Amino acid sequence: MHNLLSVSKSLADETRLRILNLLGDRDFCVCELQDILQMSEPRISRHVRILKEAGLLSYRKKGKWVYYSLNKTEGKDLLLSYLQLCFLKDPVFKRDKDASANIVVACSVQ
Amino acid sequence: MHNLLSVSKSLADETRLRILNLLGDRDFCVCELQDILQMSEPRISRHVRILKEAGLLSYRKKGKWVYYSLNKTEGKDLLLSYLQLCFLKDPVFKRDKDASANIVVACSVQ
DNA sequence: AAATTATATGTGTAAAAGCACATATATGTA
DNA sequence: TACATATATGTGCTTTTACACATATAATTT
Repeated sequence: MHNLLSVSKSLADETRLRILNLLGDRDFCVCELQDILQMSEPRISRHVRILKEAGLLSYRKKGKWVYYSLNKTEGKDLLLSYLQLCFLKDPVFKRDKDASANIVVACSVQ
Repeated sequence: MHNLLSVSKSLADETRLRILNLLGDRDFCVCELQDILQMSEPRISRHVRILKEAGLLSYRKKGKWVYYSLNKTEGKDLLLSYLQLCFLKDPVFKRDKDASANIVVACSVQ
């Protein structure tokens, strides 16, 4: 119960859904998400933490950066597929993906 | 976005997950849910309302009673399947189903 | 080593959500 | 019609959540 509940709660926020949408394509570090979503760094950082603690995200450290990615293990395929379909239907998510294609931030030029 | 968000938010509560678990089997009216979950009537009523407004439930009126059921339309199959799997893994949900098999309330004897 | 960049977290505050209790509404029954 | 039952909602209160801003930590660069 606790696990399902923490997953459910982690999805109950617009910012976190937008982060999951972006991570469907590839990994992102916090500063990239910050740039794409135009939000403060602590805000992104906390939301990422909630998704990570719900078991939805993995991460790898590379230098100063921490890259987060979708954690597809543990039979969450059905859930992720559902989200994927929802993401496709909504312009907010589409715009975020467009923005993600154009970002030029410190970490992307390494 | 709003639709996905309201669905996500509607899932972010233990009581509502328990209600969805029960409705996976058959329809229930509010007083039956009240009896199974051992919660106050206004509490059940409000949670059901949230699920209904998120588009997850349908209802039919029969005399004094309002029977709520899972609304499986609109491509929520993937989501419902995911929840189903989670429900199977947790003893809280299993106990609720057991309790639902034994209820004897006014509306069930009609 | 000092400065810079990336990320995480402490803290106070405001908004949202959940609850109990009271009350309203709707339907059926005596 | 009066009463009982089922459901819905108003209201005040408490808990939870999200946020901004400040600060801490960690790695990198000069």
